[in-house]
Amino acid sequence: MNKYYTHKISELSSKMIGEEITVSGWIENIRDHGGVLFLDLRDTTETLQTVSNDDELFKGLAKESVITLSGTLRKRSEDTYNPRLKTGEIELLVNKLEILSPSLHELPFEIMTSKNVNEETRLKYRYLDMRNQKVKEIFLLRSNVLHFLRNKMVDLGFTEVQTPILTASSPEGARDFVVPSRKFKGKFYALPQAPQIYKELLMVGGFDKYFQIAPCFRDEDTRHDRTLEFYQLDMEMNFATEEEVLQIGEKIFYEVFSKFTKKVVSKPPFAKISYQEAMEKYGTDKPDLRNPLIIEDATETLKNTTFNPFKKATIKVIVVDGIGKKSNSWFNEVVDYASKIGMPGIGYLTLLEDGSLKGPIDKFLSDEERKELIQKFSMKTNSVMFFIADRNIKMARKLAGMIRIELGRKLNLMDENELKLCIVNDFPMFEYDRQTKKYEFAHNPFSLPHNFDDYDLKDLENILAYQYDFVCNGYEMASGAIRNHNLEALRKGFEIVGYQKDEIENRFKSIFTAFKYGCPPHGGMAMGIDRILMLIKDEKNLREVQAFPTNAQGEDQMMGSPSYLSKEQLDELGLRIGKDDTNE
RNA sequence: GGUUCGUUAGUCUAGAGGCCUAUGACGUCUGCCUGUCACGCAGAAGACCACGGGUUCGAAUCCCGUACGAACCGCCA
Repeated sequence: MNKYYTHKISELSSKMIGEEITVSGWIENIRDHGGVLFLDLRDTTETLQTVSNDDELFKGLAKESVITLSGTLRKRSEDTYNPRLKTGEIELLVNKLEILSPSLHELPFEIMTSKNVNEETRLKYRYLDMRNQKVKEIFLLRSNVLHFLRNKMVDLGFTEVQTPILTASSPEGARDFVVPSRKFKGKFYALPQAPQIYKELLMVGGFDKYFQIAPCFRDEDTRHDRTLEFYQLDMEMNFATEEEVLQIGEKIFYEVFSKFTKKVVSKPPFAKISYQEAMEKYGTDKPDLRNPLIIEDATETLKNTTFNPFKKATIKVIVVDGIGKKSNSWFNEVVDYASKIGMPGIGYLTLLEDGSLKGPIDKFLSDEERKELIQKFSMKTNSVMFFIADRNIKMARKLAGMIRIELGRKLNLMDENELKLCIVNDFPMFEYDRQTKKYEFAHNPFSLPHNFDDYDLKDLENILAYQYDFVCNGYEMASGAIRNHNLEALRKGFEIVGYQKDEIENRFKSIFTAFKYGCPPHGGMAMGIDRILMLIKDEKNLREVQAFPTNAQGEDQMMGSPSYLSKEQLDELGLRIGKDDTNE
C-alpha cells in the first residue's frame, strides 16, 4: 500500500463497494461507447474494469501504458456481470488518472495472442510477451516447482550447497563455454557443464546428502529440448546404492508431476529397462513407453533371403495391428519419411484375410519365410509388418527406433494425458568408435563399472556401469550413476579411452588427490528442471519455460548476445581475434 | 558441418504462371455510439510479396544462389 495503489486488483471484492481505492497497472483495453468509456486495467494479479463518463479522460491513451487510477469501487448491475473476470461483479468509477509511463501506440504484437506470434519476434520483445497471462503463468509455475523441489530435498535430508560458476575446463563431455582471465592472461575459466566433480568432492568432504539447483552450460548445438544453459536439480548421496538413488528419483518425479499436472503419472516403482533391452525393443535409450509398438528382430528368420537389401543386414521389424486397410498414400507417407531419414527404402507386408501376404517385398519371400514371419511375430489379419534393414546393427536399431516413433505419431498412439516414466539402466561403460578406432566413455567417466576385473577383457563394450537415466514420454529427464571411488579403476578407465598415465592425474587432479584421503562410496543424479516444466506445461520447446532464452542458434536478439568486445576490452584480456572476425 | 521445411502491411494469414493495382482478420488512426468487456458501426493509412540472379511475352507464384528462422542428423561423457 503506497501512493501507487491501495490494493492489488485480486484483493478487491464486492465487500468493498463504496470504498475509495487506487490501483496501478497496464491498460489492457479501452472501449469508448460515446458518453461511457471502459478501461480494463491489468496488474500483476488480475484485470479490473474501470469506467468513466468523461469523454476526455481516456483520450489519447495507448494500450499497455502504465497508469494509476483512483476512484470509487462500485457494484455492477447484475445484467452486466462478466463471469470471465474474477472481478466481474465490480468496477471502478474513475475520478483521477495519472500516466506513469506511456506506451507506444503500435505494439510489435497483441499481448493476448502473443503465443501465436513468431518466436523470433516474441523473444525480441520478451518483456511484452510476458505480459500475456498465459506466458506469465509458466514462470509463476516455475517458481512454484522450484520452491517445491527445494523443500522436498530439504525434507529428505539433503543439504543445499552452491558450487562455483567460474571453474576449470574439463576435457571430457560437451564443449565448455570459456571465460578469459584478465589477471592471468592466456588462461581461461570455464562455465560448468554440471557440478559433477564438485559434488563428488562434497562427498569426500563428508556431506551426507547434497543437492543444488544448478545452472549448467554446454556449448553444443541446440534442439527443441536442449539449450545452451539450463537448470538441473543436482544431487549426490554418500554410502548409497543404485536402488536408493532411484527411489529418491521416483519419489520426486512422481510427486512433482502429480502435484503440478492433472495427467496420469506412472506410479513408483517405475519400469526398469536395461540399456541393451531399450536399444533392442525401442531403438533408443529414451523410449516413449506410451507408444505400444515394439521392435523385433527378423535377422535369423530371413538369413537366407534373396532380397538384396536384406542380405548380410540386421533386419528389424515392427508389427502394427489393424492398419492393413490404410490407403496407399498413407503408406507412401511412411516411405517418404523413411527416405527423409536416409533409408534407401522401407518394406512392408500386410496379412490378408485369406492368410496371404501382400506388399512390395512379398515376391522375394519363400513360403517358409512367410509362415515363420506370420507366426513368430504374431501377425493377425490386417496387421502390417514394416522392415528396417541395415548392414550396421546400431544403424538398424536407430532407424527402427525412428520409424517406431513416426508410426506412433501418425497413428496417434501416444496419450497426451499420460506421463509415462521408466528407468533405463546398465549402460555400457565404453563405446567403440569405428571411425577413430578408439574406445570412448559411453556416458560418464566417473561411473562405477559392475566389475573392475573385466577391464582386462577384450570385449570392453560389454562392461556395464551403475549408470541410469530417468525417461518420460521419450525425454531423458535425469541421468545419474553410482560413482567409481576406486582410484585404480578410475585410472584404468581413462587409460582405455587413450589418456597417458601421467596425464590422467594432472587433468583430474582434484578428484585423484581427494580420493586418496578416503572417499565413501557415493552416487547421485541430476534432473532436468526445464524439461520437467516443458512436460508439465505441454510446451513444444524448452525456450518456452525459460524467461530469457536464446534462439535456437544460441543468439539473444533482445540483448544482442553474443556480442563483440571493444579493442580495449580485448587488450585488457590479452586476446586477439582472427582477421575475419573483428568488431568493425 | 549436413538435411528438410519456411520467409507476403505492426501481428496472423489468403495466394498453385495472366483473374494481384495482393485477400481477410486483428492492431493503429479518424468519426459515430451511455453498459460494453477480445464492444459495435463507418472510414483511412499501412506490403518495394526477405535479398540477388535466372526462366517466361508475363513471376508473390517456377528454377538457382544468399540471408534469416525452425525442426531434424552430426554433436550433446
